Amino acid sequence: MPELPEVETVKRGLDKLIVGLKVKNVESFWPKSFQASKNDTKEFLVGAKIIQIRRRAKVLIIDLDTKYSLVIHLKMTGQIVFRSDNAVFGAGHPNDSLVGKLPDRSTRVVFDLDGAKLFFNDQRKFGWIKLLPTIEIPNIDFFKRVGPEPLNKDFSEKDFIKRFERKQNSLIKAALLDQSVIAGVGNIYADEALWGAKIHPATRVKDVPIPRLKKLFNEVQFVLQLSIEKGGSTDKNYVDAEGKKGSYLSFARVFRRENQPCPRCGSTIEKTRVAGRGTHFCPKCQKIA
DNA sequence: CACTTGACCTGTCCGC
DNA sequence: TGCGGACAGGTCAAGT
Repeated sequence: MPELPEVETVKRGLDKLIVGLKVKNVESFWPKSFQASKNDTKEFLVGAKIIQIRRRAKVLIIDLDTKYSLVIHLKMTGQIVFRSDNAVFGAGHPNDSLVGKLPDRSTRVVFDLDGAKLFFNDQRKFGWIKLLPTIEIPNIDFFKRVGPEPLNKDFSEKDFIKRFERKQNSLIKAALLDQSVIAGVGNIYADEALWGAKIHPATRVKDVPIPRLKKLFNEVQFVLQLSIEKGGSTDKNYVDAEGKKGSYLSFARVFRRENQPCPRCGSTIEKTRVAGRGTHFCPKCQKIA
């Protein structure tokens, strides 16, 4: 699910909804979904105040005033949904939330925020929330390896090209998906950006001419930025912090558009498998090299 | 080292 | 209607 734009959208929602609230209690229904010792939970979570929300790569970080943080990875199907205790749901009271009454059968963790609740729903149970000392976060393996944020102002075209230098023999799509090259791109935006740059997903990095790599830099930034503006991509599961869908997929050029005409040349978009992932591309305007 | 496969899980869809 | 298999936005470990 959630790639950079989706996690960023959740982050912005939580900025408005939960900063300043106190955690009154937490309840977990699946061990891997919430990883924290009983003692840490009691000492550093219950009673703590939420002071700040951050995002790095596809990871969400909720900083508490106890020098601890909730570190969250939504993986494929995770949702973080805020709901006031007095919100009315169910028959006769529809709203525009994609999720209905909570908790539901995908709810793995519930945080009681004293008058509201934060639900961690995760159909496939791949996602997780860890309670960690804030200062330890940069030391976890993933953050030690992860590449730069592609939307940071100081991330240049030159930096982008340099990040691919050590991946010359990889397929370009595999390199884009590799979080140690650059952070935040997943299967949707890899396909979309490669279409924009007119690069076949199975091209070896070394066979991509530098001007195309420069184009790819622009396209990565473009699709991520556009998707943030559209509130991310909702295929099935993804919702923002208020339970609402994102609309990027109605703007997608190739992703989930197999057998439809390419918006640029009219050829039929194909779906194949590259780097172990379902891959959409236009066979006419995305030639190898 | 690069690449593939399997694992982690549940749910849905498609063909028989 | 039931059943088996493939597949789904991500990462990590192990094998080739």
